[in-house]
Amino acid sequence: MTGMTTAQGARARARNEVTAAIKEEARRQLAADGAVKLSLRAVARELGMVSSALYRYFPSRDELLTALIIDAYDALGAAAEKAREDAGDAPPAACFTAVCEAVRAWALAHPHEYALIYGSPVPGYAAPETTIPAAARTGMVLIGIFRDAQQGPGLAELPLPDELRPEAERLAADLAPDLTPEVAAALVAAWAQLFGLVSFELFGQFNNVIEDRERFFRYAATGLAHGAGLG
Amino acid sequence: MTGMTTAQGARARARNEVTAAIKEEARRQLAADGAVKLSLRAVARELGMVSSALYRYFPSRDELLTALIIDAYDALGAAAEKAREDAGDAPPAACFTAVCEAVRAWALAHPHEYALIYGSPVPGYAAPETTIPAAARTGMVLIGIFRDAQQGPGLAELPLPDELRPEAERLAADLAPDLTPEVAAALVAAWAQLFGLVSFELFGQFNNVIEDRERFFRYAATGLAHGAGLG
DNA sequence: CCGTTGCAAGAGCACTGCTCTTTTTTGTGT
DNA sequence: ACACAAAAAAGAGCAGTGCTCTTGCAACGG
Repeated sequence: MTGMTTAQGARARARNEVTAAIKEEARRQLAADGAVKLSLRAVARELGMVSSALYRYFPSRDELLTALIIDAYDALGAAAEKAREDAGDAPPAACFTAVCEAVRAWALAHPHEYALIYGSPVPGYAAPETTIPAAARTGMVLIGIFRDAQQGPGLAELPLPDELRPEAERLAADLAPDLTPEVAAALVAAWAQLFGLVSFELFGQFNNVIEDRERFFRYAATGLAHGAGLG
Repeated sequence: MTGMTTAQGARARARNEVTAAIKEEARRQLAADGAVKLSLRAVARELGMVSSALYRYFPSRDELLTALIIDAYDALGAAAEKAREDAGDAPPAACFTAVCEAVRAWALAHPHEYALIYGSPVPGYAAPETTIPAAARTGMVLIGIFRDAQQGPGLAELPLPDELRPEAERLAADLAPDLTPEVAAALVAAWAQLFGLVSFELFGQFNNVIEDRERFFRYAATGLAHGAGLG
């Protein structure tokens, strides 16, 4: 308990470096071949260590995947945040579509990472609590846009069926207390629908259907914004 | 080349029975543990045969999965068609939401089958042409609803940006020549967004966000219908 | 300077998909 | 009825997987 900080620091530094190298190589393999093909043994092989040594750093393949999931959520969140910043104080609808485009662009650039977080979850694998904050980042960006819109004049009246009011109120309270229930509900719906558009494009459902994906997405995102009361 | 039809018939019957049994057991395992855990050896074991014998019926695991994919598309398509029929000549918006609910219900009842067709595709696996007709069934139901709506008075004017007009015209020509480009574009967008809603619920993105999934979905589906010009 | 602790390595288990070879069954044409 | 070719099943085997357990080694700390 005395001066062991440097000692621990030495060990810990090495440990962190190896951990980072493992994650890096794993991400490389993920990007190349997808999550199902990610193999601990292959990662170890590439790093010149034996497979069992890897278990000192990640207790299981799932834990390694979890680390990659968090990174992916963070990367997507960062991309969304950057798009929001770049949009500055443009009209809310423009901010919204800008963030949508950023999400799509990130997904197209990192298809396997996208599939890891928004594709079918691995059965028997429940995303641990640790992923929640990273996963929330993108949603937070959208919430911010609607928060701003609510203050300005750019937000249309939104219908909210009586039967959904309690849920929408709970939702608003949980998500962002300064949003009206109407806005909160519309926001969540738009959020899910946005990822429907991206997933369909990425997972091949638009093959032989949509040619001009770029323009179609812009059109659909605009519709999304409109449906959620923006613009 | 003479009367070998009966001979082939006898062999073929046995063959079909075994093929069906394999698919049945595979579907059982798929429903139980998901696609990644589906194992040829386990299927063979359960059927009391040795694993290599299975390759006489399905040349690879992927081919078996393809068969299950087609079945899943067909089952979902059938569910959608049934919902459409049950809705009869209700207003288009009601028909639309009814089909949406049917899609969601089927997905909730068959999560792994849903994940197989609308989740992340297995990398390196390209859905062969054979899946296309089955995959189109659900889309056809939606197209039918909009076709009907276009004849009645229940279809609102839809905006279509100039830049998307060529694509929308091509889309309408490919998909359903009797739909206007405006309707075709809106339809495809709604289609993708519908599956975004279902996937988010099924893949756990609504955990800790939406409680009352039932009502929220109804609300969102209504919004989808409205956004596509219905009601 | 010696002991604890952290790490690496090796061997091994129970699996997987898939291939190749050998044996058995089976439906039939003569 | 029987011999024969085609189809099916079985077996062995290869290369790979996640994961565990034991053993050796090296570095750090009192």
